[in-house]
Amino acid sequence: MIALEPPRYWLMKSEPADCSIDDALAAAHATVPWTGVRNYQARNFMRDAMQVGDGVLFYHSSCPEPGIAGIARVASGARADPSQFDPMSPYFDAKSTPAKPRWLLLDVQALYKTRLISLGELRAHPALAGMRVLQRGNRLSITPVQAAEWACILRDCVRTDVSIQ
DNA sequence: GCCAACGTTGGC
DNA sequence: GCCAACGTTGGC
Repeated sequence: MIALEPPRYWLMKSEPADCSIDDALAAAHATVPWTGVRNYQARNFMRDAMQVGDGVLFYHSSCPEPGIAGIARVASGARADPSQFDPMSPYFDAKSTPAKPRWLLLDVQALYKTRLISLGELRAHPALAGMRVLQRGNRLSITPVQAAEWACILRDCVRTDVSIQ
């Protein structure tokens, strides 16, 4: 007997100067490798919990208008992030080896762009008060999103004429 | 650019 | 294992 897992949802931060929702949509198959995660908690989410088809809130950070900018989905399992082996990369990690890679990435497929749902708007929504990304001092670049939070955001804030397959 | 908050490092 | 120092994140 196979237990039916509930759907999973995530919020993933990207600096738009680096990879915006437009950049992701313009990529081949609208899919980008989520490179550069250098935090163990975020890595463990990719390694242990995230699965193909999980919903993703594509969040723009470190920019003039931080907030949710699009909807995406997890498009692959986790694998070694090649940038950790590249001495020219800002994400280079001298202590990592191909035999025992320390850092992982997975593919994220952008589905559509939304209007910018700002941090302020998220904070103003009582149903979203528990969101990890809104908690004081939060720095995680990948955070789980509750099904109710996901539904609230898609219902209230986002166009609904396209759905995740 | 500031700075609060947090994660990591490394000496002990 | 403790913890101070340091580096990074990320909103403002």
